[in-house]
Amino acid sequence: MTSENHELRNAGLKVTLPRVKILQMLEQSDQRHQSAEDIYKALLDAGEDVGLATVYRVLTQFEQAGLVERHNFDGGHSVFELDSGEHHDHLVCTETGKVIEFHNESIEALQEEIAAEYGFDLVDHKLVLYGRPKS
Amino acid sequence: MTSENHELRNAGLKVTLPRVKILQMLEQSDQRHQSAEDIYKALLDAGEDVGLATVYRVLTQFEQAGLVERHNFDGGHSVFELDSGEHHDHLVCTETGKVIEFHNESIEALQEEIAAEYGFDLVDHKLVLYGRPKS
DNA sequence: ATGAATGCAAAAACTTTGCATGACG
DNA sequence: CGTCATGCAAAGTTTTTGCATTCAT
Repeated sequence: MTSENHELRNAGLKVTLPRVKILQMLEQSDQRHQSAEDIYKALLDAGEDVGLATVYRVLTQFEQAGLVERHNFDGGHSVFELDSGEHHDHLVCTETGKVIEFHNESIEALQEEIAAEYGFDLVDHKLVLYGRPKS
Repeated sequence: MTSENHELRNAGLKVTLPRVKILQMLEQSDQRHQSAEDIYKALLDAGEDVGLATVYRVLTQFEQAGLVERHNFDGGHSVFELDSGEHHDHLVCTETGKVIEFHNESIEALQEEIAAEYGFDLVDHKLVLYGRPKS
């Protein structure tokens, strides 16, 4: 329980009940990728009384603090995942929607090169592969 | 002028004024990536009387017909671009929002390899680089 | 005590839909 | 002419914001 408190303090965030609970939801869920609504519902199910607006505010703060990453996958809403510190990209199964995380140094390096070619410093990138299981 | 008509007919779409005008907007604009709102405003500026809802409906039809691609870049709204047939990825300037298109065979090949590693056939992918102009 | 965080509700931004009218083939 | 497309306005979604209250330090 104190581990969350330290994470929050280190991020410069006051330790409040909503923030602790939301962080726990992100850590405990078997779903690594959750929408604000997902987290909100999970909190309600757990008997916590937190507003949806607060979930959005807290997730945005977490993102700015580098605790979580926000992804804009396909349709409309954002999903959030704990920032493990290790960068990775995503492979999404077109059949099941399952998300696999991977990391490939060659691809990372190539991206830097391409950005440089066009006169840019790479600050971020999003790579999502969509694949069908080989039969 | 008839080229648009043929494109529409080939896509199985009735040739209507809004559809022709929207297609022209996509072809003529120097902005290859435009939001529905962008196109709507451009039409109004051009004195065309088209509803925003129609712009959305037509763009969705164009997408389904393979005439345009829809992208969900960071920042809420969708942008559309004519489908040139040649696959490319995007480099977005974090300062100006400007979008640069690029294609890199090595990255394409690596993606195939990675998908295969995890037992998948690559069906599609989205790669977006975010870069800050080198000073 | 004091300033920040929260909850609620209202608003904002983006997109879709229902329905009566009008246009294409 | 029949049907499909359009415009308008209203409703849906997702996310943000204003404000009075509560909470952390």
